[in-house]
Amino acid sequence: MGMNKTFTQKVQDIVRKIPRGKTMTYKQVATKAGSPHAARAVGTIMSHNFDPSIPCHRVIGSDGKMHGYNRGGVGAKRTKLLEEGVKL
DNA sequence: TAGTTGACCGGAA
DNA sequence: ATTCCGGCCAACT
Repeated sequence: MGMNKTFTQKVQDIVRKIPRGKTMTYKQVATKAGSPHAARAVGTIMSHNFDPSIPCHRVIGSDGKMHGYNRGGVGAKRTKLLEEGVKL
């Protein structure tokens, strides 16, 4: 009865659970999804996400910087995080 | 099926 | 502090 989830599905589930006011790096998400070396792939998946229930704006680079946001650009992403009380 | 691209990352220059 | 490079993986052509 293995609920075989694809890497993409796992990533989406993980990001969906990131609480307001908190962030995760692409690397952390990849590791939690079972592929520690797939940070880049996580970025690819996030870039394709347009589902509002998946807070992809809470996923940032491991250097603490932001790379992109398909819904308003990095400017909007930064604003959203500040609004949630995230320290940048 | 094979080759290219990109919202990554860590180390090196 | 910034730029560059190789490696990794999913999506796309």
